[in-house]
Amino acid sequence: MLFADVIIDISHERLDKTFQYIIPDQLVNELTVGMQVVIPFGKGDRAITGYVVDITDEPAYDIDKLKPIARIVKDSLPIESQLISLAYFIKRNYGSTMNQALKTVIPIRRREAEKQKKEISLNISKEAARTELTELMARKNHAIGKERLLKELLEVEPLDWELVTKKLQVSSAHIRDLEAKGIIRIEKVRTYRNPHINREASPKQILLNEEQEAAAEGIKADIDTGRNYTYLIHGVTGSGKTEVYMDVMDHVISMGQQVIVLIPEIALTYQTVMRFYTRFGDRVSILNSRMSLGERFDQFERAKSGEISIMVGPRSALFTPFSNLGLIIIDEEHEPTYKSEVVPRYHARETAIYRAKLAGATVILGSATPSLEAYSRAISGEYKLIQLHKRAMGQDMAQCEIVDLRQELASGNRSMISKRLRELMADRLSKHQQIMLFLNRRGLMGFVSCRACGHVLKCPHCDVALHLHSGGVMKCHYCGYTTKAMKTCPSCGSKYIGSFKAGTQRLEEIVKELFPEARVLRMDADTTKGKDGHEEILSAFAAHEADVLIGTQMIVKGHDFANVTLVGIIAADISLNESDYHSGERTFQLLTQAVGRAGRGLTPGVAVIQTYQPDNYAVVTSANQDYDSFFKQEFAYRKLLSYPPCSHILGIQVNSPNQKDAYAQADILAKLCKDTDPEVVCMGPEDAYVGKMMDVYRRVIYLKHNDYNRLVRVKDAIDKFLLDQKQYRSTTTWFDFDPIRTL
DNA sequence: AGCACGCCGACT
DNA sequence: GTCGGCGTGCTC
Repeated sequence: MLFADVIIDISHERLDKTFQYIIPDQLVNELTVGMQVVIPFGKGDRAITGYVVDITDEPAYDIDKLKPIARIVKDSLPIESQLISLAYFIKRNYGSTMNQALKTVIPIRRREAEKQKKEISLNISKEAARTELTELMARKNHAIGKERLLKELLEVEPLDWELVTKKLQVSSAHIRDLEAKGIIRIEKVRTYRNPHINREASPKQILLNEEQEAAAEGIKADIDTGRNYTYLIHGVTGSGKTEVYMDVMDHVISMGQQVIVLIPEIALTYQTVMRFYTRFGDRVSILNSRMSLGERFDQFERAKSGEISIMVGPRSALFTPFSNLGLIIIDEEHEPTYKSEVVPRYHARETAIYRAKLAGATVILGSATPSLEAYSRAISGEYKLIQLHKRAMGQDMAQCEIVDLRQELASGNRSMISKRLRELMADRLSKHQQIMLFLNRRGLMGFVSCRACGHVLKCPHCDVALHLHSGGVMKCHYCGYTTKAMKTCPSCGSKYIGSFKAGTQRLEEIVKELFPEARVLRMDADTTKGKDGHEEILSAFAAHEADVLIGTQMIVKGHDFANVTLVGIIAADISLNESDYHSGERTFQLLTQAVGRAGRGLTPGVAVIQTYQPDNYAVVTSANQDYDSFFKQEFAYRKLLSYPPCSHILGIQVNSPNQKDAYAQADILAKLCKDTDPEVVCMGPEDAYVGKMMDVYRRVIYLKHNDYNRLVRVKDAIDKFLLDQKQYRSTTTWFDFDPIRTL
C-alpha cells in the first residue's frame, strides 16, 4: 500500500503542512510527486485541491483515519506543480522540512498579497446601513462584530480586509454573512506596489565577435533542435559573456518562452540593470533583496500573468513562476552567494539545473573563474564547456607582477605599500590615470583587545569578539548587542585597551602620507552607509573625481573603469590562510578579478600582487591568468583530501540554549550516523566555528562520503529519529550539504 | 479556510 | 427546555 503526502491548497498557516492520504489502486501507476489532486478534507469531506509532495510506503499517521485521494487534476497549471517538485528536490537534497522548502519556493503562499487585495465596502446606502445598524443594536444579544464593522464602514469606506479581521476582530463568518445578506460587498483590488520603470526597448544590434558568435550560435542550434543542456561559459574578464547571454535570451524570448537571469547581489547595480532594460524594455523585471515580500510577490504575479518575460535577480529569482521557462542564466556562477546561508541551504546552481530539467529549459553558467564543481562537470561532459579566450574589444590582458613581501621586509620596508607599487603609483598619478588598491581584510580588523594582557572583549551572548564602532560603542556583529566602549581592561585593569584600525582606513592614511596631492576614495562598510552609498562612490570614481580607490571585495566586482591602469593587491595571503578547503579557490577568484580590473580601457594595465607566499599556486596561476593550471592543482588537492567536488560533505549542526543538551544530542546523532552507515566518515562532534550565538550553543558533526545519496540517506535516518525522539526537545538540528563556510 | 462542537444568554 | 450566535479547535 502506498501513501501520498499532500499539501493543502488553502492559504492558512494552520494548514501549512502535509496531510497523508491513501493512494487508490487505480491511481498507483499514474500518480507522481508534484501532481495536483483532489482530496476529501475535514468533517464534511469537502473536495479540496492539493499537491502531492511525497510518496511513501509507510503511514506516518493513524492508518484508520487516512482517506483515499479522490482524483488527479489533469491539465492543472504546470508551474505550481513544477515549483512544488522543486521544493521537494530542495527538501530531499539539502535537508529541510517540506514547509521550509515550500516557503522558499513559493514565498508567502499568496497570504499577504491576497489580504492586501481584498476590500470591504457598503453595498447599500448609508441610510439603509444606519437602519440596519439600529436594528442590530435593538436586538437583545448584539452581534457585536457585525455592529463594529457597520459602524466603521459608516465612517470610512472601503476598509481593508486585513484591518477588519485583525484590528476590529470581526470573524470571517460575520463578514460573509453580511455579504450574503447583500449589506456589504467584498472587492478584490489588484494593486501592484512597485510601479515599474516604463521604458521602451532599444534593440540596437550588438555585433558579436567570432568567439561570442560561435558560442551563441552553438547554444541556439541546440535549443532549436529541442536539446536542453547545461553550458558553462568560461570567459576571461571582459570577454563579453553578457552579450552572448543576451543573444540567446533574444532567441528564447522570440520563441515565446521566458528567461531567468541570476546574478550575485553585489552585481545588482544600476549599471547591470540598465543594460537589461535598454535591451529588452519593460519585458524585464528586477528582483532585489531590498524589496519587501509584497513587492516581490507582485513581481512574481506579473511573471505569472505573462506581463514580463525576463526576471533578473539574486538566488531567489530562481523561483519566478514562469509557465513556459526556456532558459536560466547564472552569471558569475562561482559566487558563494548562490548557496543559501539559511535553511534550506540549497545551491542555486544545482537547483536551477533541476528546475530546467522539469521545465525542459536550457541552463547557461558563466564565469571567468568557474567553481571547481562546475568546471569538473564540464570536463567530464556533464555540462558543455564553451571557452572565450579573447577580450571582446581586443584589449590585452593586464600585465602582472608579484612582489615578495618577505624580501620587502628584509630590505627594511615595513609599510603596507611596497617599493615597486609606490613607483608605479607615482607614475600613474603623474599621467592622470587611476589606481585601485584592493585589500582583502576579512577577519582582521576592528576587534577590541588589551595590549597588556591580551584579553579580548567578547559578546556575552555569542562566542565572538566585539567590534568598535563610531560613537564610542562596541557592537556584536552576530546579535547586535551594543555596549559602551571601555576605558580600562576588565581583566587586568590596564588602560592599554583599544582596537585595531580597519585595514582600509590604515591604508588610506598611508596613501595620503605618501601622495598628499592624490585624491583618495575609500569604500568599505563605514563609507557606504547610505542606501546608494556604493553607487555614489563608484560613480564618483568613474567620473574621475578621485585618483585612487581603496576598498575590499566590493570594488573588484562588476564595475569597469576605463581609466584604471594600475591595480594593487595589498595582501594576497589573507584569504589563503582561512581555514577551510575553499581558501585556495577563493583567493584565485579574488586575485583574478582584481587583476582583471586593470586595463579595461585602451591603455594597457598593470597589476601588482603583494604577498608573503609568492610561490603559492593560487597566487602564481592568477598572476598568469592561467585557470587551467590552477584547476589541475586545486583539483588534485581536493582529490587527495576528499573534498568536494571529489567527495561530498554533510554538516550537521545541533543547536540548543542548553549547553548540556546540545552536547548530549550531538553525541547521540554522531553515534546514529556511524550506526546508519559505517562507511561514511564521521568527524566530530565539536564546537561550531562560532560556538555560541545569541545564547544558543552550537555543536557540529561532519560526514564525508563520495556518494551524495548516501549522505542523503543518513540525513533521512536522522530526520526519522528526530521525529519521534522525546528527549532533548530543546535542540534543533540543521543540515548543510557541501557547506561553503565552516559551520 | 470551513466546519462541528460546546458554551452562553434570551425567549417560547 | 431550546434556539441562535459566537469562540475554539481540528482537519490526514
